[in-house]
Amino acid sequence: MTLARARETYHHGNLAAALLDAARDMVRTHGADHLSLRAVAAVVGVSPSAAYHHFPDKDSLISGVGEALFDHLADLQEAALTRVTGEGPDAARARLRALGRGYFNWALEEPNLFRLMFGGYCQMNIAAVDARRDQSRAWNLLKNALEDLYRHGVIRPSLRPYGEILTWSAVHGATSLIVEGRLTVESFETLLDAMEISLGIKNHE
Amino acid sequence: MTLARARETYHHGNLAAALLDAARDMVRTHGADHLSLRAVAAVVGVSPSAAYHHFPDKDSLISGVGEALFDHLADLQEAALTRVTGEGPDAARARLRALGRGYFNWALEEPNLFRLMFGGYCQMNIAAVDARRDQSRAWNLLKNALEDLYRHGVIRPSLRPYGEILTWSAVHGATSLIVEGRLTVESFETLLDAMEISLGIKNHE
DNA sequence: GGTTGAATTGAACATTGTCAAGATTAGGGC
DNA sequence: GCCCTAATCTTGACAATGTTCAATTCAACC
Repeated sequence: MTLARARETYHHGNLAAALLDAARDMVRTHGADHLSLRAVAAVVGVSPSAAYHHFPDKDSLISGVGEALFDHLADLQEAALTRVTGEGPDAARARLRALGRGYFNWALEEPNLFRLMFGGYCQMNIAAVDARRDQSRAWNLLKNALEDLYRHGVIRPSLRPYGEILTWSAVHGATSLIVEGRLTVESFETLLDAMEISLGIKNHE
Repeated sequence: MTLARARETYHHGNLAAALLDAARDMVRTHGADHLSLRAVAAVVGVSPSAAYHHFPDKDSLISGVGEALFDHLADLQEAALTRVTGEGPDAARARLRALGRGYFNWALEEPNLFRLMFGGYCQMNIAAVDARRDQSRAWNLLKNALEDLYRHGVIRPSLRPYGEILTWSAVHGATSLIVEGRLTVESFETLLDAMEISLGIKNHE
């Protein structure tokens, strides 16, 4: 992630980014509620009021952290895709699985950040445009993966044009429920198997 | 919902329930974060410290509100089911749709309560047993609805035993993403159509 | 090199969660 | 009936929080 260099001058230089970084780290460990603006400022080495020249209030800071995370998640998804080589239908199928797996694994590793992104903390008013762009970056990865599967005839075409919505909803829903402890599953891979079946992908054996 | 009668004696009588009710009402309008324990106590007409004889801390109060909501949601689901009469495959299919529709509509009417339930506020330590029971009450409704569809041969049997998990995940995921503004859909009914297709239910025309 | 304006501080305010000590009362045993 | 115990609620207090505003510091431009 980004790194915010320490303080040596009176003017920090990039306080906004430093505050966002520190806030993200504190949310990761303590959760989005229980985040203290004063504690964030203290970590950065700045007075509490300094934050108000970069964010109108605490909620906006939290919101900014969340929006930045969408970019980070898209990076992870892209990286996961590059690890799957090949061009055939099997590769396309593996790419879709890699997207779902990456989404789930990251959420389980960083439940507090996942909650921040999808728990109603991001108001999408500040930098809503960037958020939309970041979001559609991950969205396009999913769309392209599904497009490949349609093209190879691996997925039931009757699902068009709801394939993206369906897959994202199913993966996000299962991830969210499992992260919050409302649902338990012996292995996420078998759940991915079931999702593939519902998409019309026949089970390999 | 439950009603908490006003104060006339020194001892309130059922402060715990009254606090839960007031807290739920305040969460509904102001959100789970931004909930003030003192404000809740003031609404009930009691001193702030009185709450600490019924809940160890503020988070536990919030958690209690959330757990109670699972019971409420199960009530709504049950009521939605009774409005669908008949026993044939069409009725079974309509019952599953009613469950999904009810889930979604309630979440859109009460986004703050929905977030409270599934946004990491409920720790499931207090009254975890009751929570499990309430949760499985709604769960059993879903399970029975799917069982009917299996029995009538309307749903692809290859989805067993992941039908419940898949449908709950998909409905919950779509609901959550739409509530948080991450996903937009022209109509939830067409999304339900797509979900039915993925379950193997052929489109009526 | 002096000035403008942005960045940061300091002190202050109201509000918050939480606790310890004291007041109040309900319920049970005589 | 009464007393005693324990549960319930209040009072007062404390530290920490979000936020504001005047005052201070500094970087950059004329």
